[in-house]
Amino acid sequence: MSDNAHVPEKLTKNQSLVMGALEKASGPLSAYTILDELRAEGLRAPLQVYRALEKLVEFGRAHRLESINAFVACRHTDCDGHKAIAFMICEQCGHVREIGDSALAGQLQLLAEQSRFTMKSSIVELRGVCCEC
Amino acid sequence: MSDNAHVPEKLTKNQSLVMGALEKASGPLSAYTILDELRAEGLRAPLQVYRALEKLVEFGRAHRLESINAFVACRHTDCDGHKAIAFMICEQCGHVREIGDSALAGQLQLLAEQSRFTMKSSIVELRGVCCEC
DNA sequence: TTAGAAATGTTATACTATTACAAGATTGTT
DNA sequence: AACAATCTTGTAATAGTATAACATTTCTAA
Repeated sequence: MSDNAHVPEKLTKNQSLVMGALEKASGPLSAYTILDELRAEGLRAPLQVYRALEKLVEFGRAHRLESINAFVACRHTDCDGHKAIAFMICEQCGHVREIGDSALAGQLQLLAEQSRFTMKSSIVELRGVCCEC
Repeated sequence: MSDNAHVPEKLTKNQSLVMGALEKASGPLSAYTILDELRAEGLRAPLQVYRALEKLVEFGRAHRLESINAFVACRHTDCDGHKAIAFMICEQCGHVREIGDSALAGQLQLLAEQSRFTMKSSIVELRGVCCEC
């Protein structure tokens, strides 16, 4: 929703490690799972992971799933900032699908305006069962 | 979104205590804040609060705000189950506004159907600044 | 080169949530 | 009334998630 901060072309060492772990994963990962996977690469403390995650989310390279305290790599193909992102989280298999939708963004913006609320970002997470399950 | 479970007319002792704390509060409360407030009434352990909260959420009497790990009493006047609930969370003052909207529910249902996703419940939280701030 | 900013390393701690087990209360039957 | 099934409670221990504080290093732009 917001693209204020400048996004560096190159990630730092820890950011790269964490981004790699997220991209390699088939589903969402918790910060501590990431840490465990990266101990072999030298990471030792939660904060190293949390700091990297914070930046990655800021850059739009990763997302945080609030309802499950986990993180995923951004799978967005056409992330133009005019779309709200909705996550569909399968409660059976844990699979997460990320959808960017501009109609949804408009809907949320409308709701916010009706309440004179200045929306900075939106969180949309649908819980249910995916088509595979 | 789901109204399967039957809602008892009377709350149990701990449920009443927790519901009272939520209703008295002007904003969202964390489980541990609720616990601290209710120590005077005899509550001693987090689980007593979490169990009550679980039921209250199930009954639709309270909501959980996923993005801030906190709970609020339901302020819904016309909760008919055909509406999605959106929360607007002010990052300045902490105020939370709850809005039920059927157009939003339709939008989310549409998105889910397009992905052949069976939606059980939805989480919509807008972060920003309220009209007071 | 040097000052400021950003990133890192480390320890400790705070905050959030659940597991496991025992006991008491409620409800609906025989 | 007695019984079983179910729900609620109490308690202790532990698991899981996240940040504060401080020291140090690396990067970057003037």
